[in-house]
Amino acid sequence: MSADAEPAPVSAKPPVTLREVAAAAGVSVATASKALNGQGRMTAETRERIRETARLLGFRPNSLAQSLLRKRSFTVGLLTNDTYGRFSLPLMAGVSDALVDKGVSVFLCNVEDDPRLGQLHVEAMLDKRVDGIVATGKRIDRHLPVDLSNLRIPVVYAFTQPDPGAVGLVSDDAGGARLAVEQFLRLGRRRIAHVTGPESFAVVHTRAEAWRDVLKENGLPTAEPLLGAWSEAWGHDAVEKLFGKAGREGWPDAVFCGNDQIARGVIDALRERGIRVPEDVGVIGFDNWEIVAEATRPPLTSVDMNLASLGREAGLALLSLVEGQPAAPGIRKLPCRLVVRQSG
Amino acid sequence: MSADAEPAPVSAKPPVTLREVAAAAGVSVATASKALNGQGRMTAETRERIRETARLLGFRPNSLAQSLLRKRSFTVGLLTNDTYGRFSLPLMAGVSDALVDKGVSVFLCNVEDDPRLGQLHVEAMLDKRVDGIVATGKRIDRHLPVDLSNLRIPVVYAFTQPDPGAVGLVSDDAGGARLAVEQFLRLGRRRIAHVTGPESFAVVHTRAEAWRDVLKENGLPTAEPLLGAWSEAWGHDAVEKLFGKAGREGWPDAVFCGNDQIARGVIDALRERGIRVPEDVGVIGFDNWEIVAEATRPPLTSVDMNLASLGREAGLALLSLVEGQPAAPGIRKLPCRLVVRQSG
DNA sequence: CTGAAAGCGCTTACAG
DNA sequence: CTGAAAGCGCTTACAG
Repeated sequence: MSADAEPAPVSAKPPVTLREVAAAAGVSVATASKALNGQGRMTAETRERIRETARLLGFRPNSLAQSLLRKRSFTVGLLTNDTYGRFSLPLMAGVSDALVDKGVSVFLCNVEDDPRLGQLHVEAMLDKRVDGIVATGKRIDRHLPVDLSNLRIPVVYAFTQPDPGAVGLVSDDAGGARLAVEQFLRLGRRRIAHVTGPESFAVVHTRAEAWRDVLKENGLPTAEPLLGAWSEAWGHDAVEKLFGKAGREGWPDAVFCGNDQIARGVIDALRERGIRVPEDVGVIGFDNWEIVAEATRPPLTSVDMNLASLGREAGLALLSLVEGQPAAPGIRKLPCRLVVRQSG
Repeated sequence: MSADAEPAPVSAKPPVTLREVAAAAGVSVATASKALNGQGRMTAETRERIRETARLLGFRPNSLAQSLLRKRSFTVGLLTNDTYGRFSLPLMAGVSDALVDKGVSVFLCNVEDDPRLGQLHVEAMLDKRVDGIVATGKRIDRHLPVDLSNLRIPVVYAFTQPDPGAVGLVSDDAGGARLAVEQFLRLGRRRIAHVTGPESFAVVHTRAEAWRDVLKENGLPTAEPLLGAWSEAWGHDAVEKLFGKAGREGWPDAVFCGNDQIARGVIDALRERGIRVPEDVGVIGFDNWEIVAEATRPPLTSVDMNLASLGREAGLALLSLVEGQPAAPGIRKLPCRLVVRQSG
């Protein structure tokens, strides 16, 4: 054991450098570098001795210096405008989880809907020489308030509107809607209504179309979807519309809802009318927002967009772009899954 | 305009270096550096010419190179184990927002409750030479699954259990509870019950104690708080206990709930019993989880822990530690605020 | 098998 | 007023 060896990294001391390791092992920095990186040729003993010395000294290479040489920082930027929403959380966790094992760290960039913030963050990322950027949002039909189309680094879009020619990942909303409607059919439901969000959302149309397609394919009568707000209150109002006037025979026997909040409102309103879920009417939501789905009485069956997987895929897609693998541009749709609880 | 000047940063081209700026401006790199940093002495024209050249070339200094010299990376790590929860979101946004304007970027580190992940992320942060770390969690009486007590960089704890001798920021839960109870008193309520979470949470005791203190201070009768789960279902059960047996005179005229989900359950259960909120009974929640509070019928009055401010303060506290300002160790409590809606 | 040299992109004393 | 030199901590041809 060399006299230079420190017991353990002590607070406030600067980190151990390669130079110190080399000195302690009695070799040059070049040799030390090669020993630790498994490069070059040297006796097994030399290599082992250097490694042991490094271990003893608690040496960890300065990533900043490595990045400067390697032209890669092993960092990526994660842009989002959904810092108070619930969609970005699993998405961000997915991105981070996919990358941490590859030694890649993720910068969190909250851009809200503010172009100034967007600009600020993008410049910070570029200055810090991130290897790439994942752009994330709270809806797939809106752009972030930044232009990422002419950066010199790869960009992957996840759950937000991609630039033309870019790589984008979104959930397969049509597929998710099919899962819900087909579950109803399997349960013998035949008059399946659809209560969903505002017209201005692309997913409202995608899901409604899939709902109608499945009904048609099965020779069932279709109707207009009921559009409104993404809220419990709209769920209540929709029940009034659907179950208010007609005789019992005219009622739907199932309601496919555009999100879990609407579904929650629908279920509460049905209960207040003495209509039983799922005995009289089945209800399925969208988003699988667990804390809501599980508190609903009865617990809510819901379509899950697999956002954590989406994030993970986005992270991996970015990584392969960074590593120079060509990726087919365009939007890739990832499957949803149905989480069956008790409401439908 | 020099012949070397490029129109705009084009994709795939490597970034412009200081060397290129210097060449284009006909000076040495040293002079160029000083011109851009406002250092050294030179004619105003020289400085201006260099700056103009840099602007034209779209020069942005390589932050990695700067960090290597300055011994500061202008990055910090943000550890959290609450990636699927709702507490960390405003907290993280607050940290990020406070720092982006100072040129400091934030690494997102999702450690779940997994020591391996914790270790992995802390090592990545250290390797990347972050200037400091903010540790964040989902409850203030639990440690993250990592030991941050002997790092050579400053650490600030926000909404998670700090190490002894460290700087920690938490919400003032006792103060928050007082706000709720005092609001009830102001409204003339006198029999104020408390329905809250499980015994294992420190905040359950803190809030219950404050609730009881305010009652005592006002000469009102106190009782035992009702402990249960942090769920709507427990809210329902608690209403059964409070309003089930006794005659109307024995009923509380107000219920202070430990979180918004419990409050939601309480309000729903009261409605189902035909007890009016707020006419017959006032209800106040905790957390001000807007999407729940606003959907409750009537909309829920709730205590807000100001988590975004907490995050902001944590970011700023870390920054001053990084800059060498001494900070008093110990736990700093930040005030809550009451958001009055209609339930109490 | 090992080391001296050059260099990543920048900054900062120090000369002139 | 401006530039040459040294250096941050590392890696990678290139000699020997």
